[in-house]
Amino acid sequence: MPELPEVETIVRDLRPHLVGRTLTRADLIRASVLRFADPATFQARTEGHRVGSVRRRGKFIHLGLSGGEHLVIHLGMTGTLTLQRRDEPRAVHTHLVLEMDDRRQLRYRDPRRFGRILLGRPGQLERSGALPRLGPEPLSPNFAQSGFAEALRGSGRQVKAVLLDQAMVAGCGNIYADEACFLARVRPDRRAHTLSRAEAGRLLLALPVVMREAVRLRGTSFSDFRDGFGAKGEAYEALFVYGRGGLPCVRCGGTLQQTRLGGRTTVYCNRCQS
DNA sequence: CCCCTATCCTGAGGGC
DNA sequence: TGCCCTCAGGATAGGG
Repeated sequence: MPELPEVETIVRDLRPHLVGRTLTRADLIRASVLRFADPATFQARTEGHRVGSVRRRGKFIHLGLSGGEHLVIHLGMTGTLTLQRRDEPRAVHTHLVLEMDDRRQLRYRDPRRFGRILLGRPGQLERSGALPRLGPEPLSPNFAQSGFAEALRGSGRQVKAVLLDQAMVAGCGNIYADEACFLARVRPDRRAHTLSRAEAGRLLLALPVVMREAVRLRGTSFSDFRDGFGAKGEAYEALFVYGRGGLPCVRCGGTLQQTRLGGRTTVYCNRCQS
């Protein structure tokens, strides 16, 4: 499941290969992945346009096109966006192929189709609700001053629910929510308003730490995630808790607890996390 | 406001 | 070898 570090890895991979290139062909194989636009309009507004920027906001990938519109991609659970040669065989569940003027192709594949593609001007996409309101970016240098810790302490919800709320903090998903809670030594089922200033401060610091480390390792690939070139990331082996329910805690050696919180698998150490 | 559940969807893995 | 079941969970919608 691509979260912030995985999407960031893809964006960094693709950026040098895409910026400055012109899209010569847009082949929308499965039109249903496109939201708020029809295929003909999509083709007309992408073909012949130049890619000016490749950026990430939360878990969204923005390709800034000449003319001012953004091609916005959310990878959902199983989405991949990879650069491939034109002659490479096309994998099943490939929904969009963008061919560039160097004859290479950017291919969007998503077996479970939880992902989506949008096209429009950024302001208009936000106003229409096509793009949700997103909270501060954990990788931003201003994150510590974003007010996240105060907003966290003002919520009556469980800490994990707050971390997964994209309007509270952008880009956090199930894996890094658990990792941040472990690093901050906070139980994910704590009510956020019961957190001390110190605990909220530790979570504020933990989010960028776990995410920067995952970016350094090029993302977590326990199942579907692939980088911009189709390769796996190395972060799964470095995770503290996610996927390790029943195994020993790396800090105290106690058995990690696995439960369900808000419908999500949640792993924590009941000795280290209070 | 918040919680819970269902929905979308495919593939992997377990039990028999 | 095949069939059925469960599970994985990002986002969203609807009910309580």
